[in-house]
Amino acid sequence: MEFQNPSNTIFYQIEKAIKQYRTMAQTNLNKLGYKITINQILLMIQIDRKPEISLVELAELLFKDVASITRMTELLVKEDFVERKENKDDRRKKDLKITPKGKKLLDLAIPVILQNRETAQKNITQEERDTLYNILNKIILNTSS
Amino acid sequence: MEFQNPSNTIFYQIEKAIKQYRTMAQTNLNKLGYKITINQILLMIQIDRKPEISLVELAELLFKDVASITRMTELLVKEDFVERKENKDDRRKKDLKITPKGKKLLDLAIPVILQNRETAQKNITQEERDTLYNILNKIILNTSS
DNA sequence: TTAATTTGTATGATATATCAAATATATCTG
DNA sequence: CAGATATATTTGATATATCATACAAATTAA
Repeated sequence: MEFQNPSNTIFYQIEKAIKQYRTMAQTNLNKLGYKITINQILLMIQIDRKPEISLVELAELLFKDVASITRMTELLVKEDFVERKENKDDRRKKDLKITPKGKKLLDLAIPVILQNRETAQKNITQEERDTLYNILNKIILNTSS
Repeated sequence: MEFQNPSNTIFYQIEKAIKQYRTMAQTNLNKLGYKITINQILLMIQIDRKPEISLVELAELLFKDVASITRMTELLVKEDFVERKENKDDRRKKDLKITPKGKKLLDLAIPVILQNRETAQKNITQEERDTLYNILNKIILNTSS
């Protein structure tokens, strides 16, 4: 079992691809002139779809720690993109809601995100996407505790 | 152009795979009983191979910001895994060197990293690895500025 | 050789990642 | 119902990510 230079492993390639994709996506999002991150938009999209979603569920969906989600929503609240109030059925929970200002931002940002995905997937066939999905799924299975 | 729930995109799958891989890798590394991260080990591996490497080159190799590399090496120096001294040819540069303590750690950590890669790639053929590599490469090309 | 530019590193500010612990409320069990 | 356990969120500590800026040394250009 030889030590492979990281740059020759598939993990390096995965990291490189996702890193570049994130950079490209953020660069394009920045052109809207808002001070907002891709992850914040993805968070807002989930909130918009399901305002009673819990921070725990958000964390799972976005592959983040609950603590991160807490702080991210705090910032979104501070920026008036999201408002937060107690859930009346479960007083531990906080209902999140996209504000009109947040909605306006989302309407601008979602097309940018869609375009980013298009750009990144140029010249990649559906068959290749399926293959990629399946191989990655093997890694996911192999590494699930 | 429909908005795809993130969980149906290849990007989501890529994020999930790399995230789980990182978690698994870090969990196994932790069993050594050191307070060290996978990224710190990868950094040390590069330093060990090429002690005159610059922080800029390290940042490129590891897909990180130079500021991150600076702070990571600071910690490694503080923990006595790495030592740092001025380069005599270029006084802007700092030569980095793995200490005996760092070398001992590396000898333990490298096999763990190799095993992690094996584990994650179980049941993935060389052909699949090549396919994965090529598809990811398309993404890399599509997203390069 | 001086002046301008580039390069290598460091630092500051802010956000996010990760783990642990705290707190409040809900739910379960006897 | 009371106590134990589980769940939802928050907070603290520390590391890393990102961007901007600063500074020294090296290199280039006039």
